[in-house]
Amino acid sequence: MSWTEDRVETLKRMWGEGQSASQIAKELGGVTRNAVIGKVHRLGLSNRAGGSAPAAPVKPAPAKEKPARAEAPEARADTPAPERKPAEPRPAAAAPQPVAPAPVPVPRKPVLVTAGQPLPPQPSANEISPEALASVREVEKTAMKLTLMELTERTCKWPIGDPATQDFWFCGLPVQQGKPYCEAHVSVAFQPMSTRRDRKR
DNA sequence: CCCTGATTCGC
DNA sequence: GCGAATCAGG
Repeated sequence: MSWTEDRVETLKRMWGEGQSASQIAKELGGVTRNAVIGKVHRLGLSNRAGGSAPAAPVKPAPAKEKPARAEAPEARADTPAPERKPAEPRPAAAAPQPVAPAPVPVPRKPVLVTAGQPLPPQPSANEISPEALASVREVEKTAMKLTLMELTERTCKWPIGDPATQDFWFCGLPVQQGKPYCEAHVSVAFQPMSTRRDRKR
């Protein structure tokens, strides 16, 4: 694949929309995210701040100063070993992670903190679309059925079955990034807010 | 582990 | 110019 004009255009558009390099690469097809990033740089639009404000993913503006980078090692023609990798020491900081034992994730509506984002059209409060329910049922058929101990940070922690019996396990499918549940469960867990009555206390 | 963009450099 | 490999970070 080559960077034809419309491919470049698509690249520019999507990059401008704040799409990630991998998303763009997937859209274009035939290229990897690396190719996309490389192109983005060569086009000189790595800094998305150019003209229009990005939808939301605004870069924290690292204000990184990278003026005259001490370039260097010339004479690679003679240099016998131009290798530029002196074996990184990498102390592997990994501290003994406490591994929080997943605080029994009760499938209740969590507090929605969507800031300013316009919520998508919701059916009627407290209702879950049939599609979502169907999806969940399907997904649960293929659940990994993990035990509490088997859960990791990237396994869906949605409980299935009756905790009081042996007929209980956790979904265990790959979680949606950042979320505690897989896609299907996220869809039913993260409700906009039901008309639940406020519990006074 | 998944993902992100940034950079280098042989091609 | 291209992009895999790598780096650096979330």
